[in-house]
Amino acid sequence: MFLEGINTILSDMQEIGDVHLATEGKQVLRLLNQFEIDLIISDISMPKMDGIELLTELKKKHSSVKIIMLSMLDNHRTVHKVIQKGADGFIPKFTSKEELQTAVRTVLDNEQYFSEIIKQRYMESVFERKKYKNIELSPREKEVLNLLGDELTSKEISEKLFISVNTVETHRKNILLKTGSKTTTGAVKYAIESGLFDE
Amino acid sequence: MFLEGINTILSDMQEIGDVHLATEGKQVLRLLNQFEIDLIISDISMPKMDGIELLTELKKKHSSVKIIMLSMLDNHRTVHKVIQKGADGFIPKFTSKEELQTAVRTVLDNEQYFSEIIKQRYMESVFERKKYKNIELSPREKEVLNLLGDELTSKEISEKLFISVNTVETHRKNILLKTGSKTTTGAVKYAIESGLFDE
DNA sequence: TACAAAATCACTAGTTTCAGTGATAAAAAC
DNA sequence: GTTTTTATCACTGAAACTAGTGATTTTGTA
Repeated sequence: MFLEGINTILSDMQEIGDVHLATEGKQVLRLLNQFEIDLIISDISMPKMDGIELLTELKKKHSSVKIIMLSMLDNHRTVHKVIQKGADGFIPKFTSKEELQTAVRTVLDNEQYFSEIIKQRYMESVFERKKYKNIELSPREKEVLNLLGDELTSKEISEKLFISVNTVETHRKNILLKTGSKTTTGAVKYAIESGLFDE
Repeated sequence: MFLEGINTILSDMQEIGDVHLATEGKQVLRLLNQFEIDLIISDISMPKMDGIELLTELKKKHSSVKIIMLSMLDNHRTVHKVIQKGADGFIPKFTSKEELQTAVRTVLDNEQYFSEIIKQRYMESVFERKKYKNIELSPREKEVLNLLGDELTSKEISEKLFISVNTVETHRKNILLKTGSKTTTGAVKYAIESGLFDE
């Protein structure tokens, strides 16, 4: 399995001592109480407590422990969150053995390590939003998101824009998809934090 | 009625020409197309389209028209919104004849007029939140609001904090009440904009 | 120790959102 | 002038949220 692969890669490195494996966020927290942990390498998507939650928890209660996040490059929102929450490293899930080792060494050396592709993705999100429209919101979607921020319901928005409620809901779904949010609240928060609203 | 009172007060002023009365936001928009309007004095709470919506609409499509908002001093959120949306003036609903006249003259003179009590309320909201706990969120409420911003549902929050879902929902209700929001999205937006989250 | 604020829990009912699927027409880009 | 994006609409069912009411227990503080 995937975990085993990482285990093997880490075992190759002399500077690495014990390695513990976990399949859920909660399990990681338990391990933290049992052992002296220096570094955590975590996937974003996990059952029970996902990587973002784990990261949040960690930076609050075990702020000295380093954490490197792994993820598919699904969307801006995720990248944004991980960086904002203060991860020490962030690399794509299917990277080379070498990059993983470099990341581990760098982070253990008290520096941050972000994969080139991650940095690029983040920059797109912050500065070059317009170029990458596939991930970006259309004008109509922004309009809808703004109104959602003003506390209007789908019905109210549909009346205001003279379109069907179904259309508004479709826009909402696309907004959630593009921003990588589960809730409207999250999408609006993302929009504010990433400056989507000030255009 | 209340409208008549204002009408009388305005009629006392030589610099005021015609006065039109409206009972809904939509009606105000219609009047704007029929007459040359310099100034609007609007209540926050109105049927069909409330004062905030009217304000938003106005600043978008009739940006030269001045607007003075009237409201009960219900909560921070409202004050915050009105200021952010760019009202030209803001006074409490039951103020003196003199203050209303001063406000009108000031705004017609291209300046802003905010009642002392309004300014004070706003300052509380921005700088002195802790002192006025009656309007402020309790630590637990802030915690819940933060988790809501992280896209957790009531159920998830209840599991995370080891409390009942009912309790979480009560916190949510109180948060909406205190922030003057109708939706969680609005409350989170308010929290971000007013700096509630950075503490 | 009282008084007040904060935190807790419960139940109902109506509304809204979210997720999943599928589809068409207009506009923009290539 | 064809492909892609954007905007539009529809339907279903489950999950989640909002509103209204009422109440008890902790905790903090005057």
